[in-house]
Formats: sequence, structure tokens, C-alpha cells
Amino acid sequence: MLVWERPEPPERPAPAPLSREAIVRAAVRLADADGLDAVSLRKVAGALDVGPMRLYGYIDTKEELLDLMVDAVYAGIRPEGDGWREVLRSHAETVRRAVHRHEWLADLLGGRPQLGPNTLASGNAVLTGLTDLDLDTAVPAISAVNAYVIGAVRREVGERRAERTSGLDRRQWQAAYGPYLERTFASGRFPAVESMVRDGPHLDAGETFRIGLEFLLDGIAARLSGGGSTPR
Amino acid sequence: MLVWERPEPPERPAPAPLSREAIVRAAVRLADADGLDAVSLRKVAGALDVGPMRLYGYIDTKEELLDLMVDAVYAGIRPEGDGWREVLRSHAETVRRAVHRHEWLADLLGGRPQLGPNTLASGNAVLTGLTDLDLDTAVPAISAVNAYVIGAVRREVGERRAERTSGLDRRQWQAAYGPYLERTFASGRFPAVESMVRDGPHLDAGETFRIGLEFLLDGIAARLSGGGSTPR
DNA sequence: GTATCTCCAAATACACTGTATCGCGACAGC
DNA sequence: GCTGTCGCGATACAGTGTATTTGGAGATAC
Repeated sequence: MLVWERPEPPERPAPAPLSREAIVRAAVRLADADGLDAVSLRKVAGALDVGPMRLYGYIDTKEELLDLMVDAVYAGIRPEGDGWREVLRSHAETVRRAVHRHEWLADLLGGRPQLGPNTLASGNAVLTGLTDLDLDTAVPAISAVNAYVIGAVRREVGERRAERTSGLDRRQWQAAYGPYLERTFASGRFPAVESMVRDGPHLDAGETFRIGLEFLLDGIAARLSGGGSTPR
Repeated sequence: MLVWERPEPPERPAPAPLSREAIVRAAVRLADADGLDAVSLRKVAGALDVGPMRLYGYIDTKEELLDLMVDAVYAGIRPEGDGWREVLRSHAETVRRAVHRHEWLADLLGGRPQLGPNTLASGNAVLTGLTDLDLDTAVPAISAVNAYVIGAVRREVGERRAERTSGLDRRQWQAAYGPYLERTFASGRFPAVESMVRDGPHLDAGETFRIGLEFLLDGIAARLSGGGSTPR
């Protein structure tokens, strides 16, 4: 039996009141503050003034706790707007914002299928907003948008962390990796990359995300008007 | 203790010759066989008949080893074909194939910026194949394709693992999660998801990947012909 | 040829991890 | 009031990444 439908054990009034919700909240707080590595069963239990083994009454495994954390965040992920394009865009932006609030989400998304109630409800809402698309288009469209969002936010967070590790802001980061890249480019082995760094557009993360997303939405639109190269 | 009863020091085997390449090869082999969790410095060292601390002469940190592993795989990732569309498609498919050979790659891609020589060379080759695109289009195009690929393969591998965990093949997986979904759908809370599962297209992973990729490429093409909604 | 120094591989140590097992103490049923 | 059950906490175990210590072999100096 899976976590989602397995009932909680009966409330024991005796030692310290506990619930899956409280556990997940504590875990999320830890992860928000110090990253996913800070989420250990001992620390979560400690934050709740409880023995570590106590948690196993509520979850079978740490992975289940992580699943619950993801699902908890999905409680706030609902698309807005009318029409498939607005709905998909809103969904993508909302997921991205959630990842900004909970960077650890980038480490979990796509890692395993999410079938919790909030995640299902989110998917259901997206699908419901896509009634102007036939299912044969809607399903791959959602798939593609989800894949894009997962990859985009993952890279975004990865870069953000790298910057943070080596100082404070983008300038510091360039100070750390810049010299290495300079020397590497000096070898002349990567002229195209070099000219991209030198002459290419310098887009911030948000612009990059939005441009890629519009590419995708344009491609879906192309299929609708019969212009796309994607076979039905 | 006197010499007479003191045992001889253990026969010291001549220290095995070592190199970053050998270390990375051993790590990749371990990861291919048993997943990324099987890559511990102790196990890698053990596979090379060497003390664990010896590795720190070649790498400063385990993360560096993982970076080296990624870069090693990128040695075989080069796009083929002519014209931006073929090149981007080929790049995407090649990365996907690499992930199939090395599932652990899905856990690493996007996790942190990759700036190793092979990764740079791969990026250089892609950029070189995109000379029929102006830089202002090429850069976000590559970004978008990379994001899509990272997310898509990540989800693909995540699902594959979930299936493998709970049995052998897709049928077994449906046997494990199916009943849960049945019961959950019975609640009537997710009608759109339910009808998607019941009536929607059942695409395999390869088709899903390719359709989403073509969406993206179509969207990029739309921008070239001035038809896209993406602002320059 | 002998004494000293240097350097590096290995062993040890530490603080953690997830989780299996054990043992105790409190409540339930008779 | 006794016994049985059950859930909690403590303990235990095998493993992790890495800092520190240790010892032995080769190089160097006289």
C-alpha cells in the first residue's frame, strides 16, 4: 500500500503530537534553509523533539518523505488563464516560481514519478484547462512542457548554486571560472564557444526560460494549424 | 616488542599505477553496474586495489570525480548532420542515447555547470553546426534544447527505475501502481487525468521524446520565418 | 656508508547517514 | 491485579566523505 492512501496511525496523545503534515513541514523548512542534504531523519526528528525512529510510524522510507515534500509543494501549483497556451505557460511559470522558493525541488522533480494527491490535482487542473486541445496533442504537449521545465529549472538552480559556492554574485562567479575559461579559450580549441561568450546575447535566467518556453508553445501551435513537422 | 616476535611488515605490493583516467573508468563501471550510489570513494579505490585516501591525490572532492565522469561520457557526444535542425536533433538524440548507456548521467546532468574539455568540445561542435542561425537565435535555441533533453531523459529514467523497482516490466509496474490509481480515480477527484489514462494516446518513451523535440524545433523554425511569437 | 630529511600511501579517526533490532514502559483486556 | 500487546526510544550496524596521523621507503647530505 502506498503512502498516499495508507491511513495515518491513530493519534497517540501521550508523548508528542505528530503527524505526516508536521513531519513534512519540518522537512521542508530544513530543506529550504540548508538544502536537501540537511534533511536527515535525525534532523527532522530533532526539529520535532522526537526520536528518529518515531518517523517510521508515518513513513516507510526516506524516499517517501521526499515524495511527500514534493506533493506538499504541489498543493500550491495550479495553472491560471484561459486556453491551452495560457494554461501551459502559467503552469510552467508557477512550477518555476515554486522551485525558486524551494530550490531542493529541482533535485527531486523528474527523479521519480509523482502520484500524490496534490500532484495529481495539479495535473488534472492543467488537463482541464486544455480542453481546446484534442488529447492526442494535449498529452505530448504537457509532457514536453514538463520536461522542458524540469530541465530548465534544474540547470538554473545548478548555476545559481555554483555562483553561490564561489562567492556572492555573478561577478564573483566569473572571477572564479572566468580565468579558467580565458586560459581554456586561449588554446583555440573552442572558437565557437569563445565567440558565443564574447559576442553572444547575455540573457538572464528568466529571459532564457521564457524564450525557450515560447519556442515550445509555438511548436505546439504549429501542429494545431497543420504547419508543424510533427507527425500526428 | 623485540624483533623476534614482531611480525614482518605486511608485504607491500608495489603501489598500483594510477591516473585520473583509470579512476574515472572504474567509477563509470561501478555506476553503470549498480547506479550512482555504488560510486563511493572506498569502492572505487577498492576496484583499483588502492587505499581510499590515495584518490585524493587526483581529485579534491567526490564532486570533482562526478564532474570527470560526466565529461568522460561527453567525449562521445558529438552532433552529426547539416543545418541547425539536424544538428540540434542529432545532439538531443545522442545525449539521450548516452543516458541510456549510463543512466546515472540523468542524475548529474544540469546538476552543476559542466565546463570540462569534452563538454566544451561538444558544445563547440553544436555551435559550429549552427552557423545558419544568428547567435541571438542559436544561444536560446541550444539552451532550450538542452533544458528539454535534461528534463526529458530525467523523467524517462525516473520512470524506468520505478518500473524496475516494482518488478520487471511495464506490466508489473502497472500491477503495482495501477490498483492505487484505480482506487484514486474512483474518488472522482481527477476526472481529466482519469480520462487521459483511459482514452489518451499511449506513447512509448522514444515517441514522446521525439514529439516534444520536434515541437521545440518547430518553434525555433517559426522564429526564423518571423512567425513565432517569441520576441527578438 | 651512514644519518637525516622528505614525501606519500595507508591506517585511523570523526561525524554523519538510513534503517533493523531490541528492550522497556504504559495502557487494554480479562 | 496480572498479563499481553504495542509503540516509543535507545542501541546497533554497515556504510559514507574526508581530516589527521603514522610509518616506511627513497632521496639527499655529509
